[in-house]
Amino acid sequence: MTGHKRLTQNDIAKLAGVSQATVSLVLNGAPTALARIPAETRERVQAVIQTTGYVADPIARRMAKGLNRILGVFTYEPAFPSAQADFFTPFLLGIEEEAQHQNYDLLLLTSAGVGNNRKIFSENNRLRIADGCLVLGREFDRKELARLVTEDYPFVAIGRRDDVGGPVPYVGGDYEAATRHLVEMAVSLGHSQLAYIGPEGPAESIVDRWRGFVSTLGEGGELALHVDAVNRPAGEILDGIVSSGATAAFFIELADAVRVEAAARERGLSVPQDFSMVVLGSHIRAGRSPVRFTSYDIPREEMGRQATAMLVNRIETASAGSQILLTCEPVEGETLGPCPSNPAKRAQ
Amino acid sequence: MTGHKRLTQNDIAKLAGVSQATVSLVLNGAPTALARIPAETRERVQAVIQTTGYVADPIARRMAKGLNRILGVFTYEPAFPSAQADFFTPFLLGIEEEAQHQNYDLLLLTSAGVGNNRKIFSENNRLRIADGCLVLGREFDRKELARLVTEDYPFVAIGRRDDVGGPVPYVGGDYEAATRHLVEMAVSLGHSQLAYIGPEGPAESIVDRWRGFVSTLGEGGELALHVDAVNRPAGEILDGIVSSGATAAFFIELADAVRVEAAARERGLSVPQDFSMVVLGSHIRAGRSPVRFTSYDIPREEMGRQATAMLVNRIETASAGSQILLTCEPVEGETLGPCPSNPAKRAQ
DNA sequence: GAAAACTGCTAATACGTATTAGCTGTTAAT
DNA sequence: ATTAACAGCTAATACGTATTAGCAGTTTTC
Repeated sequence: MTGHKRLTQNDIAKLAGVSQATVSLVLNGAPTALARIPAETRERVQAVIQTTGYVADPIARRMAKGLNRILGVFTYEPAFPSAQADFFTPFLLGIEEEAQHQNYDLLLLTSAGVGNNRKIFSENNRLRIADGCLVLGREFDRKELARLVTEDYPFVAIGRRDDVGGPVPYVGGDYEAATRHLVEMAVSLGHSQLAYIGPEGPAESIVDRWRGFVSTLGEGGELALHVDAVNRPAGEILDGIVSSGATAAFFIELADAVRVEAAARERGLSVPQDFSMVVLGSHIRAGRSPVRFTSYDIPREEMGRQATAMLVNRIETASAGSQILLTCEPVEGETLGPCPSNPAKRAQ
Repeated sequence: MTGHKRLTQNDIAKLAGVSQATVSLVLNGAPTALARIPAETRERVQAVIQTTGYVADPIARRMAKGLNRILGVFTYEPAFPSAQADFFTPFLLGIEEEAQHQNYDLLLLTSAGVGNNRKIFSENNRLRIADGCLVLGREFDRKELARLVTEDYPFVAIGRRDDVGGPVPYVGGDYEAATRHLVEMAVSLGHSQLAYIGPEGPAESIVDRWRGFVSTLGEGGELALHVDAVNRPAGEILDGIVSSGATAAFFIELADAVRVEAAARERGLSVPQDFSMVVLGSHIRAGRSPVRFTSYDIPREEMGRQATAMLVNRIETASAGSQILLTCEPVEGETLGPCPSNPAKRAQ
């Protein structure tokens, strides 16, 4: 079965009574070369191509020319499983859109890695199939990133990345500025005791939020509580907030915020009357919680689009790529209000 | 920039003091050939490969061997844009999972086509980059399908497809049986006047539902109403149902069902007390409506997995592929109840 | 009327790997 | 002592395209 007797340029050439080279030239010769092939011959070749339905083998094309019009997409976690789907889908949406626009195909590097541990440079690294690669994931392997940089492989990261022996080309969201903005808003609403609920891990996205958070402390606000373990019981976190005297709590994870809000409601506390809550980032799927949290919007689709465009530019002009941070617009929501006049009463 | 001085087997060969052929054999020679290379030499070559970080160029590999370990994924609509995302994501989830398991990468054929009109066989058809292809979409181009079949290109469709000059290998959901099951349930609950709200288009998925629906008519149930235009005003559809005397309405589109249920509620009618509603297929995103409709589950992930497995099998064994329909389990829901004893009263 | 320019093509080669046939030197069989 | 078998490699080629150098014949130039 599957007996592809694939047509080649040689077949076309014989049918048209020319050489393989002529067929190739007719298909995609430089204008100067084309000018030397009379219209009659060109039409004859084209006619054969039409009737046979010949299409050039992209693999052979890549062999000869070096380029492919394929963009690799490497995700450090599986892209689609539902837990991740909401995270990756908006990126992929933007990537696909821009790829289609630029007439590139996408190669999802899914096979790489042993077990669940995905690696870019695995034993059989398939990166080179693509002309370049987009890298995304919650947390990167810095050694791999460093290798991409030193090898000068054309790639673009989605999300800001620290230098690794050289600048990493990326398109990220400006979490630091957006976080700072929300803190300033809280302070201007009278809050001076702030809580930060989230980890301090090494990931850039976490670092940026923390930086944005602490950068304005001292100018009216101060840190009353820092819970760095996520997924603690909601009641415990709530207790911490209340007893610390914090009047505004900043959450890294929407999930934590949802749970704490529910716990507060259960205790008869209401947000933002009794205390304010802010989520540092987009609600990935807002529909799940009825509460519209004050937060900021991460322009994931746009990140995907711009990263793709940057990558294509890197490939086509052999340039080095740059570093772009996109603004994350604040989302007003309904969980940030003025500082309660008598916060102590909350404890009753 | 991007000065890849890509390592080749020739470089490795020189460094190890052997020939290019030996390097290739060390990497993936048949056992019989490998047996003739002493461990010492193999280790020497492996060592060079290790230290240099050489990886074979998959393109050249494909050139020489004909296979790639890449599966193409062709979608007739963009896969990710949010309207489609909920439709395609479960399929892709299954596909990605199985692809990773079988150690294949996925090539998303996004570039093909002119404007929004995607085509498999466009002027520069990139299908051949992959070893085979999965084809998905709400509606297929039968001519393209026929061409895939006659060219004996290894592909598998997701969703049942009619023969097109030959059997089409597919993994689909058994909508016909699942629909029949729901109709039988309604009949056994005393319903005899049934409404069908949905188109009759040429798409197989629509045909199958309609077949399942009509196949049991006459044996206790009969068609009281058939609204074939979708997206009509909900009130109008509701009027039709009520005035036709139908006591159970079957919907192709969840969206229509949601709207009609809302309209009914507004008029003081309740489901399933006043009339029953059934949706023929999975709620793609159940969360949006509070009502849990009686329907059946389309095992999209499993379809993706099995289609991928079938495709890999087709590729690796050069077999022809088969046709598989997966069972769609009924979802009980809360919108199918006994036939109201005095349906006329509903009109009041 | 010889050189130059141009026209219409083709031969040859590169791309990087897989694979087969086969070469050279050694050991085993008869 | 000759042949046969085998060990340890390598040369050569195929895969399908893109591209450059250049050939043979015709036309232009001065």
